[in-house]
Amino acid sequence: MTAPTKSSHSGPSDPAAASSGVPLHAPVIDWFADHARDLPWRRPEAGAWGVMVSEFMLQQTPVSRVLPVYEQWLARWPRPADLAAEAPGEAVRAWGRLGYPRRALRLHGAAAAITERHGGDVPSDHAQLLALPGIGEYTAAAVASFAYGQRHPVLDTNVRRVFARAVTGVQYPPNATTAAERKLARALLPEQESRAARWAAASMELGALVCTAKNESCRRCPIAGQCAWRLAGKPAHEGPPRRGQTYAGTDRQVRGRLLAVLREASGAVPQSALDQVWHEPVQRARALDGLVSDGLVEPLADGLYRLPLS
DNA sequence: GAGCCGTGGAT
DNA sequence: TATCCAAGGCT
Repeated sequence: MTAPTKSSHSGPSDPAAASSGVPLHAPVIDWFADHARDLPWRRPEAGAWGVMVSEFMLQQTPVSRVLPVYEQWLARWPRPADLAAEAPGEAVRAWGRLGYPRRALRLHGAAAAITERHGGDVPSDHAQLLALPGIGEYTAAAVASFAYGQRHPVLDTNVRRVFARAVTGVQYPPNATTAAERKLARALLPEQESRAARWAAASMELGALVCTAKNESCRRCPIAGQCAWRLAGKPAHEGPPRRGQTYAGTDRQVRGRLLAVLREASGAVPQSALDQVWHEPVQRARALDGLVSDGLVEPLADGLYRLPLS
């Protein structure tokens, strides 16, 4: 620590300074300097495209499962235009078992839009990022921050949990992001751009490695001493139960099985092959229809199906 | 805004 | 074994 700056930007009405006069970002950024994981999309050579690909893949999917697919993806499609030149079905196939395969379709669509509208370069403008398919509030801020060093509130599930505990004093954040959370995130953002970008990555990493959903490790937390939830005795979550998603027997499971068959086939697949994956014909047909309407499957003549060529 | 959309590891 | 949950987005 060489900067004894007094953070004169924290006024009395600043929620960031409401519970404690000490800003959170300094200890968290220092902690990050020592404990950040060496992830491929954090290396300089990843570039904005690497960052963007990783963000798509990491939407609801753990780092450990993303790593191998990310490497293959970047080796095969090192630039957006390389992916855009392929059939969307190839993106779906290369997505493998990461889950939520519509993300592969959207990433392909985003690569096409980047190639057409932005000369093949991932845009650095937040609004232009937000306009791309598959990029919402979180991902736009993440790409702008991680790839271009810009100052944006980056509110993912990790950061929301860290804020809920450290500042608000509750175990878990609400199910959906609220205006209050956005306001808080903006208030906590360091003024300096490079510092804000560092804070975004650091607060996210803290939630991923230390302030985890279960079995949090306050012993290793750089802000444990100022954590409102911990200081309150770590009260258990109140309110509606956090939505638990069932899976067995759902359309999602059927869709997954159907798409797995198509992914592993080299070309078109007959209806009869798809009929093997699920016994109940109504649900099976509904799932297949859903895949087709989502653009993940292309129906051909004679009851054949394949991954989309266009 | 609630519901939907995959998959597999950890507990 | 059943449940939880992992860097969300879209309708």
